[in-house]
Amino acid sequence: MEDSGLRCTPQRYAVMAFLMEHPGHPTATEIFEAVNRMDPRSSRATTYNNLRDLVQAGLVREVAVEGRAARFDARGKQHHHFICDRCGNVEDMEWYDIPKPTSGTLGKRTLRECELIFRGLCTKCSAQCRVG
Amino acid sequence: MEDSGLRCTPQRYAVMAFLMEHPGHPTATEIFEAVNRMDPRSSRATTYNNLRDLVQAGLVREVAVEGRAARFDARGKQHHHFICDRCGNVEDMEWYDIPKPTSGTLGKRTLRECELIFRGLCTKCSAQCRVG
DNA sequence: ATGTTACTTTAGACATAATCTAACTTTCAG
DNA sequence: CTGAAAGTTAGATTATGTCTAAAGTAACAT
Repeated sequence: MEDSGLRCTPQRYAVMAFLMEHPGHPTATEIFEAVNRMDPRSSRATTYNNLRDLVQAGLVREVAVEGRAARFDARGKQHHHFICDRCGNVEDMEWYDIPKPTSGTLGKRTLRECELIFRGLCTKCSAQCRVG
Repeated sequence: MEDSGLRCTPQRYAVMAFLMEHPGHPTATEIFEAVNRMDPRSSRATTYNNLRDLVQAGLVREVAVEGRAARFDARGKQHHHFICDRCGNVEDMEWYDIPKPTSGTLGKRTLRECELIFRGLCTKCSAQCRVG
């Protein structure tokens, strides 16, 4: 499972397990608190360290959201992201292929991945705006 | 120019002017420091306030970058973004149309915009990696 | 021009997010 | 087992961004 050069410690396992069980893109703080509601305990620094390591190992993806704390998800199926302008929630969107840039546009850059981000109002906020 | 309900104050003008003259996606701190190297002076709070207002008015775009401070650009031509994994720099990429999601995928969400983000190594970091 | 008023600016305190430090503990290959 | 590299910890520190309350000013009507 974690044959990416990372040792399998209880704390690291807990972070990974939590992300796999909760597809809702939690923040680092939410992960830290959730993991610490049960054994094994984990300090804040460790939670951040492990998130960084898991992201580097390619097992977890970090999603930066404007004006808010970063969010994380376990890299399961490939997917795009929908970010709500109002509540900041991040939702998975079904994957579909995107045309890559031409090599002329790319120049001497090395392309690793292409990510599509949709913005607008999520289902809940959409409904509230119509009523409010 | 700023007929978006925003008053044209010297401080606000300075922020907008700086962004138009510097297409390199500066951070809020960089903007704050640059603006304050010359008149008119502007406090940190004002710089943040104005960035927020300009983003809300649609004149400036904010780009969240994983693990780093947010970056800003004046909304000129439509463009995509390339974010360097190593140095975090944000570069503009030539615009091209992206297929929108199907209404089934979208559900009851309200779509405002679609943003494409490329990740990898910028020209400079690409060269360094080959050498180092 | 002048007055009015809502919008802006300001300094500095406050809040939040994330990293660093240095001592201690654990994992795991051999 | 055992040792060394990797991981963990609490708490301080840095970085980033927001809030407050008082003072200032742009824009508009007169």
